[in-house]
Amino acid sequence: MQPTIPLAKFLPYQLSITSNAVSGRIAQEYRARFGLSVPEWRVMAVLGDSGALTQRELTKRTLMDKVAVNRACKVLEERGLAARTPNAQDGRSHHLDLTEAGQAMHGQIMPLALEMERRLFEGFTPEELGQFRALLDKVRGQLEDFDDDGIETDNYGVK
Amino acid sequence: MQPTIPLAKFLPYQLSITSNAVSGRIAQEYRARFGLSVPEWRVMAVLGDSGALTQRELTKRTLMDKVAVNRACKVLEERGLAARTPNAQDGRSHHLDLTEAGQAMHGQIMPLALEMERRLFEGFTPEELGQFRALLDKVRGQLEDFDDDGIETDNYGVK
DNA sequence: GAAGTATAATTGGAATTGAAACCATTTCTA
DNA sequence: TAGAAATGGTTTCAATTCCAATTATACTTC
Repeated sequence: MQPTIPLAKFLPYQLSITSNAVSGRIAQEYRARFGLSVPEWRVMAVLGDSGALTQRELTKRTLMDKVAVNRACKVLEERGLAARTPNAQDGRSHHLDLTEAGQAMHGQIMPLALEMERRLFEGFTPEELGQFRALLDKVRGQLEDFDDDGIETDNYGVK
Repeated sequence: MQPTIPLAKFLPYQLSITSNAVSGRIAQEYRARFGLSVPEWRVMAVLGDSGALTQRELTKRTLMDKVAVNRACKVLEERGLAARTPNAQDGRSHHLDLTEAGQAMHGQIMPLALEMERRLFEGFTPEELGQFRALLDKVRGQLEDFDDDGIETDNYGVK
């Protein structure tokens, strides 16, 4: 019988529940205050930061699914927070940018984001913060070269 | 105009994309090898670790929704990996436990889990690992007393 | 011990998500 | 430069997830 590790000690599990708890808490805040979903919020954050972008660029920068980006953009446009203008270089896409109202909301949103980040990590020393960032980066780095030189096991007849 | 932080620097965002990447990779592995979803895997891990439990106890230990637990249990039972026996103390619930087959699979699954954990963190020193655990715990700790003594902002007419 | 309240499990339906198909335009290549 | 392949965006459909209502049993209290 192998050493059977309790779920609570399994690091990917801890990572998952922590992330879910944080995301949930933040999502709740954005929804309550601005009626924005997380994808919508992310798009606004990026647009406010970089100016007009195509959806393609938005998917790249937010690491979200292109469908999610598309839907978020549609909602933002309907709410008058973002607007599309034709892309002269490529007729398939548009440039998306925040409207006046969108910029105004962005001006409210970012301080809230920073404030939440601050409160979330207020017990942390600057060193710990740096470590945390670095460790997250490192995990993502490991994932790159994680691929299927894998462990072979009986697959229990699953196709 | 406030200092508008790029999304990529926002720590909750980094946490989220890292966790999603890790979870996705692991989920893929369990599905491919055992045909198990993450909830199903978690239930098996806990049952294999602690022996028979009610769904109530499972929800507590996995931090999952009770519906998710219920459905995971149903699937495991249908596949003959877990079985329910009546709970003498409480007629509303059952005790769930792994069957022989379930234990056999558990014996395959846990080494895979540990191997993935190992590979995911193989670049890490023991100190870094300890830090990472501690930091995740600390974040969850902060979340407890995060509540609504909050920042007041215009809510843009959202109810 | 009957009535009301609480709790474990389950079910049904609504919202969210993601994969694949699809359309329009652009880029490549012969 | 015509035809083929690729790409940005959108839509559709199926799976998953999440919430609210339901059922059955247990607990409380009068």
